[in-house]
Amino acid sequence: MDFRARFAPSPTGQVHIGNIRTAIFNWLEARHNKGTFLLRIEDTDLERSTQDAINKLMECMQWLGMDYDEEPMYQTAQGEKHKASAQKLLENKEAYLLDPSAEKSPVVFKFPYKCDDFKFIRQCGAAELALAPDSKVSFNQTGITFFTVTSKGKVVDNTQTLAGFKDLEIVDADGNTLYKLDDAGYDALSDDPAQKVEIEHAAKLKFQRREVFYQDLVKGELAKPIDSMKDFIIVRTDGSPVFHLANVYDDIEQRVTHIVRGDDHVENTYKHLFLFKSLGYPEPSYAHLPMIVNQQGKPYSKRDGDAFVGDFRAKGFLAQALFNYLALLGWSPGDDREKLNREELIEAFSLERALRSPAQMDMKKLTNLNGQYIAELPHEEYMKYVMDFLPAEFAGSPKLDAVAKLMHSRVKTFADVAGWSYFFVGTDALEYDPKGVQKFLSGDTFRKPLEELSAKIAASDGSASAVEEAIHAVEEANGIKQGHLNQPLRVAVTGTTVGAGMSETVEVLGKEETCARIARALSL
RNA sequence: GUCCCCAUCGUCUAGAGGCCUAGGACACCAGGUUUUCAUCCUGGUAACCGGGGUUCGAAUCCCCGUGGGGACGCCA
Repeated sequence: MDFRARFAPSPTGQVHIGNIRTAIFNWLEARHNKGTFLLRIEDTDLERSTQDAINKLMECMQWLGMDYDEEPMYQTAQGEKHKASAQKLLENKEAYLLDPSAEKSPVVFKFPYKCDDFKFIRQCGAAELALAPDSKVSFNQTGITFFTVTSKGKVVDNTQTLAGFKDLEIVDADGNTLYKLDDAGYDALSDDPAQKVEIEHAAKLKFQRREVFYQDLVKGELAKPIDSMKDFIIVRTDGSPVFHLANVYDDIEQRVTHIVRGDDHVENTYKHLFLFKSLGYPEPSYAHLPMIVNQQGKPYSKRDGDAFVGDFRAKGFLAQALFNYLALLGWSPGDDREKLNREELIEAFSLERALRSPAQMDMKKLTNLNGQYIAELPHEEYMKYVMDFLPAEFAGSPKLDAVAKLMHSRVKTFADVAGWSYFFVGTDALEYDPKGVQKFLSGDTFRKPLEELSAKIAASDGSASAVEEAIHAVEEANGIKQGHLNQPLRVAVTGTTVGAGMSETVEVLGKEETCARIARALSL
């Protein structure tokens, strides 16, 4: 079967982790099924959609290697078609005007009262609804309004679609039938919201309950009774199409067969199923992904300042690492593999294995995975990233290549590269970690050994092995425990307490520079 | 308020009634390798939300409770 999936973001802000995870699952599912992956920009919210957001979105897609197969569709370009389809629904009496007397009125989609033969509708048997005592019920084709009492005794009004109340019977407190509705009676009802049938002194609603149901690819069977649903607006007063109409219409036009989207859309699905039917197309398969929550356990929202995809790039994460990590949020291949490349992910992916519960983002695990990916980067490629993150003034340094090699195994994110500057700055510009100085250079304990060491290094060829030998010799001559001269030397030479192998560090730095730094450190 | 969904170590997860003394990964702790740090290796701490059922047997199936989340727009 032809498999077509789509990612349909609204460009109203930066793409965050939750959005892009949805895109990844769509992409993976499409590629796994050798199907088609489409992009649609849902920019109908003119107030908030921006070109900048669209650009950023495209950048993210490209960065993460998610290619799409056809020209992206821009929803605003579809406006006329959306309006035409709404007009057709109006003509077919499948929609009505909210305010027919006004010059301009929103168009409302009317859930069909006669829907028993729909694939996604099933009967739930007789149902009853207790009303507020002696209250009024008003209805016509545009809906039914009635009053109920909450558990706290408060009277509230409810307006629902009439389609939810098949074979409606209104009875009074004594059980007498006040009104009975059948199919013919329904046809006689007005679809002008101002002309409603009103029944007084009602006590109870009796009806046949029906529900919408469908098989969600990740959540299993989902259902909702129609009597809890309301007709909904599909065209605004200003004539612009609303999300529901635009979304469904475009899915039809793009011939989408599988809709994979966020959890927050499950309720919309019950509406969209009817829209597909009314527009004359078979319903697609649906899969609803649970949310991704932040460190506080709250779902990422558009207002969330953190977790923008572009920020991860700027923080030195590799696209393949983020892609891998995100694919594993709410999905697993079923075996113990965690580090999977693109091909392996495509091969192993299936929506059936997607989890139903929300997942929390763990930066530490992402960082670790990123480090693994960096570790196996070939040197040339690794250097490209290094250059992107290295302060510009050090870019031309002859030491750069040696420094980068030396530090490769310890880079977790390329942001770490900024911490290499002690290799490049001049002796006088070196900054010292006060704690390290306090611990290793205060007092005279290491003064003499460091002076001796400096002399030995100056006299040597400056190679790592020579430096190592020198350190050894000085330690022995001064009764210092083996290895204990390393940290004082490190602080003196690098200003920090952590770094790469000491003798290699000196070799890369050069013996003249090393000696100059020791001299300066001892004069502090 | 109404409706809906979810629930295994701190976190991501494995688990389709007996392979579970609940496995893996991150993080954490300890030890080893490394003259330091990192890498790497070894080991360890740590979970089935609670209560009832069903069953010879439940993390797994059912019910109730609790907790968390979502949806109820002329936003998408």
